[in-house]
Amino acid sequence: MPPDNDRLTATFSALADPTRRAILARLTLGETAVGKLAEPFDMSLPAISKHLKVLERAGLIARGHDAQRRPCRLAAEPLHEVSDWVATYRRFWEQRLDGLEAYLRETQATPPARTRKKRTNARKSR
Amino acid sequence: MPPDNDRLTATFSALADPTRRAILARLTLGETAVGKLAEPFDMSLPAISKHLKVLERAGLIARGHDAQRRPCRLAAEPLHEVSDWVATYRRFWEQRLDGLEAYLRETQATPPARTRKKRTNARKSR
DNA sequence: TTCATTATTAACTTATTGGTAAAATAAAAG
DNA sequence: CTTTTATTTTACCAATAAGTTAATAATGAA
Repeated sequence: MPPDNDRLTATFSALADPTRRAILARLTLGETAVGKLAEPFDMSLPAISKHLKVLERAGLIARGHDAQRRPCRLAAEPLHEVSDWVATYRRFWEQRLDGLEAYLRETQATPPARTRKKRTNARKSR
Repeated sequence: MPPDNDRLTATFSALADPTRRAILARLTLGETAVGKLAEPFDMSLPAISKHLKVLERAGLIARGHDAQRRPCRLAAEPLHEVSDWVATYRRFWEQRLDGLEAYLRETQATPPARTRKKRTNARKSR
């Protein structure tokens, strides 16, 4: 059972938003309070608070307590899982398309239709 | 300009679904027609068709033509970008929590409150 | 031409997401 | 106690996502 499907889903979902990725990037500079995290964004505090909740539920951040502040810090373990998952595809992007297969792929992303027939119906415009 | 924000967003969104990840996994075995791809899933053809469109728009698959079949194949380049993105966080999960900082983190996920004050209000249960 | 196969599009439903403004809560400070 | 600061919760809305069934399209075969 690799990483756990639901965990991966939660992680990818959390990462599928530029605001949340920017928050993670910011947290690489160190623990940061919500207000500070919010500053760079043209967005209300509650919106940021929601994003933080998503990140927290994905295990990508953890939060502390400091008076009325709730400092966030990066929790990178789920990214480790992403790294492992994506690594299983490495050979598919490293594979420097070479040989006949590469030739075929490059010259005919769509093969020129083996035995292409007449095409009786004109295609409707879309 | 790292990878491109929108591209990363599209990629992570596409990956944030277990059906789509399973489709990608299947495609590591080779080019496959839509019907074949659909078989393992308890889901209608149109649903799979939609998933494929999401993957295609994210650049994670490419499609050919073979008679009435539309064979799909893996296109891993966006995963390369994911790999690069996630690699920038590697030190945060490799950082084998050691020394005082690690001690603090492990024994007190929440620091015992520097100058913790009385705590006048009992916290409501949730 | 007609039929069978393969896949997509259309129309619709329901759930989730991302945002808002306003109210509530928590803790510190006056 | 009252006020200020920091953050979350609630209630709401619009847009998107994921699924369905029914209809349409494209191709090959009879």
